[in-house]
Amino acid sequence: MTFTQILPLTDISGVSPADACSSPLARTAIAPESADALARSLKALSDPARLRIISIVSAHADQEACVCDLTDQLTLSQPTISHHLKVLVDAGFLTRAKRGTWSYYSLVPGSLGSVAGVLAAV
Amino acid sequence: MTFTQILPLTDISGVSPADACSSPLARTAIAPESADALARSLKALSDPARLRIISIVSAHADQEACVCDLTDQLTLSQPTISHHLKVLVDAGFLTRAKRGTWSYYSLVPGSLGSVAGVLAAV
DNA sequence: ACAATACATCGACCAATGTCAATCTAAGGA
DNA sequence: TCCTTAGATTGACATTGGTCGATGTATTGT
Repeated sequence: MTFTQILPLTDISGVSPADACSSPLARTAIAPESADALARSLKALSDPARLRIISIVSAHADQEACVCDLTDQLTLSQPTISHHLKVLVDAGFLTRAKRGTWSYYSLVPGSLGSVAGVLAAV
Repeated sequence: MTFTQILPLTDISGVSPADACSSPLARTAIAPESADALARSLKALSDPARLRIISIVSAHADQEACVCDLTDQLTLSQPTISHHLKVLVDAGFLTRAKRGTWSYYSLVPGSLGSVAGVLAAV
């Protein structure tokens, strides 16, 4: 078997060989597209006002809050709060339900936990 | 007992009364300072390049990677990668160790999981 | 001592983001 | 019908953030 080659210990199938300074791999890294998607989700969450909005919503027994709950507790203008709500809806963390004059925002079940899970696995 | 008052069901001790449109609370929301701190951590993570850096580092068997591992895999200039590394070190997700000519970056154990845990509890 | 290499820092630039005042829209109440 | 209220949208503005070229700083090899 003169063609048999002993691979360096740092080689893992499908992973390109590393530089001299590099150490062995235990697994492959996250795919660029996955990193993009996760970054988009995290970006939607990485604002103090938006985190407080999510927290206020999920603090309600029915996981639903109206905008007045938010304007009461956040020291931000109404348009700014409305902007943050839009960001969270677009990112898939909240849903909007209009009933009469009021808008109610609900937490999308599992959306936060999903991001937390993916993050912990990065 | 003419002084006894029946509190509305929406009242929870220490929580200010809600508007007419509001629903009952199950707990209190996150404190503003905690939201600030969590937002800072998440902001450090909410970039595709930085997520990939963390992933590449933790993909190594010893949870350590040199900068050349990163410049190989990320299509970004060396100063840009250096910038992202600084952000992650400042945020407490990575530590730097210089050995000879090379800089090695390691994952701070538990830092990612901690953020994920706090996030899931928001 | 000198050249080369690895990486950090600096300065500049453009894009993205958070904020608010002003305005618009729709739903209720008089 | 008209006024009021709740909340979304628009436009402008200042700030932050990602990127790179140029430069600085150690460290290694000759």
